[in-house]
Amino acid sequence: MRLVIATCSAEYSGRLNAHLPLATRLLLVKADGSVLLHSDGGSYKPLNWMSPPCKLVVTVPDDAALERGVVQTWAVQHAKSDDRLVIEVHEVLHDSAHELGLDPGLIKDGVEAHLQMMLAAQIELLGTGHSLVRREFPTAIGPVDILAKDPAGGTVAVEIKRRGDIDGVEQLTRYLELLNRDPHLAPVRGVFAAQEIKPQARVLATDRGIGCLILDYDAMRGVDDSGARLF
Amino acid sequence: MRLVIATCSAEYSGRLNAHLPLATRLLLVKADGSVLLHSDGGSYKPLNWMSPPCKLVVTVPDDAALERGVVQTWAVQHAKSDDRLVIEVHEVLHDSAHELGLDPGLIKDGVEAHLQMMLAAQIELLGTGHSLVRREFPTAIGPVDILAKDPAGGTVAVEIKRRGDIDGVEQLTRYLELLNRDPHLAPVRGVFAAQEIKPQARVLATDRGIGCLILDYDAMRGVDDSGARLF
DNA sequence: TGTTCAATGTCGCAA
DNA sequence: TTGCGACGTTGAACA
Repeated sequence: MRLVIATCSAEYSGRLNAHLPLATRLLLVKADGSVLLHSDGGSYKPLNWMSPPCKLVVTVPDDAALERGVVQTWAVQHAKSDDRLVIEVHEVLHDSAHELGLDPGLIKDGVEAHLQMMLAAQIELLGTGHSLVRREFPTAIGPVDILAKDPAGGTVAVEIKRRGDIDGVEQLTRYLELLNRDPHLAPVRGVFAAQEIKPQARVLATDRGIGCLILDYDAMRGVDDSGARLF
Repeated sequence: MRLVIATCSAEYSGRLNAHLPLATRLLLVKADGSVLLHSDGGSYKPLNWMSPPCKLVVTVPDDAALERGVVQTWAVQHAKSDDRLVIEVHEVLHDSAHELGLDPGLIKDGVEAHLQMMLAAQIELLGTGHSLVRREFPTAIGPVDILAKDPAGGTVAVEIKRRGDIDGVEQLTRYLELLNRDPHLAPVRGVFAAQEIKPQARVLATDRGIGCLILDYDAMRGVDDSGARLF
């Protein structure tokens, strides 16, 4: 990993064209040749970048660039597309290289897949007497998170989100429309389950006769141990 | 901006819980207090991070941590939520600080707007004899990208996306429902135009009687020169 | 390898 | 502030 602090300008062309005026920034060159251009604020997203696989070529600037005060031209070309990032370096304030080695990577806990597993294992959270049909029940427009039967023998389709907003209700609505065309399943009732449900999403769901279920992650993890901590 | 190369481990808790085993990484501390934890590969996304507004507090490790070889504990606490990132630093290999100043920011040249302009200028891509009514045709739920007339005098509503997925079809469906209530316009036919249309989106569109049109950006740009470079 | 869906999404705009 | 859609989305799982 190479760290360069420099005043520079940049041009990106590829899926869009973008220009970055002259300013002092961090140029981060990773071992795979990818380049990140960070300012001293904003979020984790760089101002501009090139993803691997790509190749960095540093050249001496041409006369016109020299005239503008450029001391180095960095051209970063993507290997598989014609995405291209050209950085004109005006002044280098810092330049250091470091050996980092491979990273073991991030271990996550508490994502949607985990909620789905736990709700399948604790299916009676839908109501006493409910039973699991299957997780990831396939349909023509994609799998339904959970399909279950209620005590009366009716079918229940469950859409699970970490954070429940309108998109999730729309998604479940499409599933319900499709599932209800199947005479073996119909009538199918919908339940929208999430750790948190936005008021608008709840209104829309209720308006469409879809039930809402808040999932308490900690409580569910307390009951169920199949999703034992990963670390 | 502060750049630290160090062997470290990290724990994030907030919207999810995540753990990062011991390895050598870049710790990037921005002027606003935000922290990025980068490995020497992957893409522009850090392994772990804390977005502003947040506060970094460096403390001397407790006895148990000292036992593990920790020399510094970095606690990064988000100001408005209980998101928290704790980094245990085992060895510091590099540490430097740099004054960058404010960044003028990125200047973009859009794509969807460009597609819209070009399709308006080449409206017969909808079929011979079509004519443009207007771009950004206003409705109660937002502007329709393009409204046109077909040779038979029928109305055509066009929704343009760079990448056509189900959301775009849903959006166009809402417009069509509304437009078809207007006796001056009805019946209104829908066309979903995109550089690329996902199979599921095409199925949904076809099922609803909405036409699909693939836009060839390069071919359109070759014909039309109204979208000259903005800088 | 391509496709589909989640994401600690982030970002920008408008009501 | 909140809602909504776009993103050079990125990333992971699965066919």
